[in-house]
Amino acid sequence: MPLPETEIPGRLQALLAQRGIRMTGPRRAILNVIETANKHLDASQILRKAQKSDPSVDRSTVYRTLGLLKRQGLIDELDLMHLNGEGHYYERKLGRDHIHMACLRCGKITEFVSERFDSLKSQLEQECRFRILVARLEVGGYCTECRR
Amino acid sequence: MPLPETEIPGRLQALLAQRGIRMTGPRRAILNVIETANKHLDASQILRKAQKSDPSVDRSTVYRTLGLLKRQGLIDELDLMHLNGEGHYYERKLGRDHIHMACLRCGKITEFVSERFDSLKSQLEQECRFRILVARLEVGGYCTECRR
DNA sequence: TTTCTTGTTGCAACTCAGTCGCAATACGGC
DNA sequence: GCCGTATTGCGACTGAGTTGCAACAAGAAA
Repeated sequence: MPLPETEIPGRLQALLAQRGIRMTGPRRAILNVIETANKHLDASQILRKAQKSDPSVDRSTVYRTLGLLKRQGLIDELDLMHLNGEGHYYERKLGRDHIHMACLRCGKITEFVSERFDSLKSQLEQECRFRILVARLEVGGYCTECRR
Repeated sequence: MPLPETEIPGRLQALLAQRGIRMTGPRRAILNVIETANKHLDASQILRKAQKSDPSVDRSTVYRTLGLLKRQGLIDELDLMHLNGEGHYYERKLGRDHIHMACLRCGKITEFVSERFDSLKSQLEQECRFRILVARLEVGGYCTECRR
């Protein structure tokens, strides 16, 4: 059950404008990379791709922009079970929260949406009286092909 | 619903011995710190505490031992939503998996065990045919006192 | 269009977690 | 007690992420 979500190009830009946040060249380049990504990217991959449309973009600007987007609740930060080092991966926050399953053998990442996940979150909100802002469920193990 | 699990002191040591893993002074000191911890500790806190019983323990030994315990499935590695920097926290793996809720305002960590979490994991195992080795659910938001 | 304020940027230097190669050491089976 | 081998401390290193600062540019207002 992979996510078939689609995203209007320039949507992130519009959302930021709408919130009165200033738009700049480097920022546009970075947002564009995140919106058009077809897999999970880490900060240095985002930097490299952003530099293709604006070579002057600096590493620190990437981190600052990612921080902004996190604070605005527009992207999620993932570990993906540290399959490749200690860094973080980012993805556009769209629709329902989903689960990330990382295969520890082949490295494949599978996404999954589940009613039961939503129900679990409601339970936390209600029984624990906890106001959820971010929920991250990551699972490590062996995927269908690798479980043998 | 905090975890009322208790741990026999020296249990980690026994488990490692049982698996034919060599026991050493530094290793004993580190295991002891992890077993007697009453909160989530990061690597540098574990180092400092371990050095109280064996001052020669080195940082790299702590990391190597944590790696060993992770590989043996005896501890879990947590981010706790990066409340304090980028480091990781460790805890003895006991009984059922539980959820960590981190309050982004006061920093309190709440643990929670839920039938629904177990049921969600079974779903992943069955419907996705994914063999789960580790499952980590971390939630960030506001706790009862801070949600206002 | 020009001016001005204020948020943003690139740069360079830094911090901090975690890793690694190596020679010295010590565990624990014999 | 001896010996092979796993483990250790050390020091140097890597790579992610942060920060202070002076230069710059977005965009509102004149």
